[in-house]
Amino acid sequence: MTTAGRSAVARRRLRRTEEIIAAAWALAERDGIASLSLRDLAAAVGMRAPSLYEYFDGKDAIHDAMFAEGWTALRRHMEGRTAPRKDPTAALIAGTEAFLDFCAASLPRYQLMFTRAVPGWEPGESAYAVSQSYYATFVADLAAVGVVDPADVDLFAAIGAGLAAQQAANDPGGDRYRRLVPAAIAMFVHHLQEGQDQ
Amino acid sequence: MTTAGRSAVARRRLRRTEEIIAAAWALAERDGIASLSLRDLAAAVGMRAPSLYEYFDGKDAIHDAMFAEGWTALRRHMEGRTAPRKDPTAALIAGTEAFLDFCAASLPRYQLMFTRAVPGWEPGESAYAVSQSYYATFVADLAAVGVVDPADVDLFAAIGAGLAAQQAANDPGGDRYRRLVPAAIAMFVHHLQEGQDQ
DNA sequence: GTCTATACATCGATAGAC
DNA sequence: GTCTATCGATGTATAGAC
Repeated sequence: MTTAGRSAVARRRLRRTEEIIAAAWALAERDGIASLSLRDLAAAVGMRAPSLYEYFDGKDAIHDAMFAEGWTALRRHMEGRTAPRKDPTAALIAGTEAFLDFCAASLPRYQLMFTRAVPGWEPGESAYAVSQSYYATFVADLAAVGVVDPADVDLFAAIGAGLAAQQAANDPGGDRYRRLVPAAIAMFVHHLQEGQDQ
Repeated sequence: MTTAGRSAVARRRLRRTEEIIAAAWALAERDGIASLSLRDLAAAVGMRAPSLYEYFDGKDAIHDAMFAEGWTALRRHMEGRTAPRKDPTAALIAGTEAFLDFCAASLPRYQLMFTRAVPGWEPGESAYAVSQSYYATFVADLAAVGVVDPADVDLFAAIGAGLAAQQAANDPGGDRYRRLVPAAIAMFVHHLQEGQDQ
């Protein structure tokens, strides 16, 4: 670092950077995550396209920042909603419904985080690390309610991913799949108990 | 129709059209479904880009044709694999494994059919009708093994979609989620039986 | 440090010659 | 039916003013 993190210049730069990402989300909501244009994005914050390169190395870096911000937002959204309750079933239902709500809250954010909707882009190493950090939390939360078998973790993740994908694809804005969560979790918990019997 | 369906001109035109779609799949396998270029596609069949407009109204129409062909291929792939067997569980396992194999056989085809990986494109009316026609078959096959509650149909579809999505995203080419199919189906069938008891 | 101006390659699509 | 020429838009990158 050539400048102190709290200098006026650095603060202004950080504020500009956050402003650019916020404008990028707004444009993604309007035009779709894959239609993000650097010219439009620059115009939205009162600049011309090349000036964005002062803040980001290019479009990929902007997608990386949005991706990392999405996973940070998911962690914040899930905090306090996955704590063990009276029974594991209640905790898993609450967590899964919270996850589906997060996915439904922003289609472009869901597409950026969970699908490969941006052609030619994959999250960079540091952005990917943010998602992996959340996955470690996810695994720990499951272990706290007794889900420790890796196969069960994968199955649970697949159920959540499937409900989110179907909700986004077949009933955006509705609750056709979200309302299946209690039955799906009851089904999953029963499967866990069957395994314990053996 | 200004020409008879079996005229030499019409046959040649149909052959060319099929040749273009086949080349489009080959390019999609190589470059990704979202990176399909009309110039490259035209070159692959010995033409220049504008000539493609003699056979398709544009890039969207080419994606429509690929989408419809994908659903037709899925129907053909599933035929004979979803017939009722000794027990519903065996039929559902066979059908789900066949579905996952179909999805894994071609990543660009999976992305075109089930995700929104092509920016700015949605299947047109007639292409969408092909997918809806398959969905009717899917519902009928489930009814044949005793799955008639729409909520159960949606839950089963979500399980299959989730396994396919996780397999494509986290373990392409492997079987990390495909090998969960027997446990997932046993879990689902047990859920069906629980419902009958009530 | 920050920005404007500009050049470059590639994309989907269209007009019009033949 | 196929082509050349071309358009407008895009992402990337560099030069240079201030």
